[in-house]
Amino acid sequence: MAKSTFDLIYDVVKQIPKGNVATYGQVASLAGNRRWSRVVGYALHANPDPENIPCHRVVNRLGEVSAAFAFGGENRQIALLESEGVIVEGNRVNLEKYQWNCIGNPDYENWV
DNA sequence: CAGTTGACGGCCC
DNA sequence: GGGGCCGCCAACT
Repeated sequence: MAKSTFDLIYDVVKQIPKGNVATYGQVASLAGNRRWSRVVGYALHANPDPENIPCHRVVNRLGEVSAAFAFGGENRQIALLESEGVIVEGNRVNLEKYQWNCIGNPDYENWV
């Protein structure tokens, strides 16, 4: 089917473990190119499978949730994150503690 | 049909 | 060290 860039991004996002979050740059990097950050944002915007694509687990580089979220309300995303064990401060999460253990972490080997 | 923007990030100067 | 420009894909106008 369609080996589109979106497909790669979705694959990465779907791999985000519960209780953890990933950044656009991280997903873009894992998808193949770090400059796809924009594509990542749009890919989540399309979100053809919200059930398998937890876009709420994807935050920007600052760890803040997108203000333009439209899945029933921005609070909806925060509620989902907290429900998974991620503490959200205002509209921001502790990237140092909840960012996906991928880059800068030896545990990454356990993921690849 | 064509052009531009869009949930952003990284790299360059 | 700081600021600015560029990069990709798809959808919307």
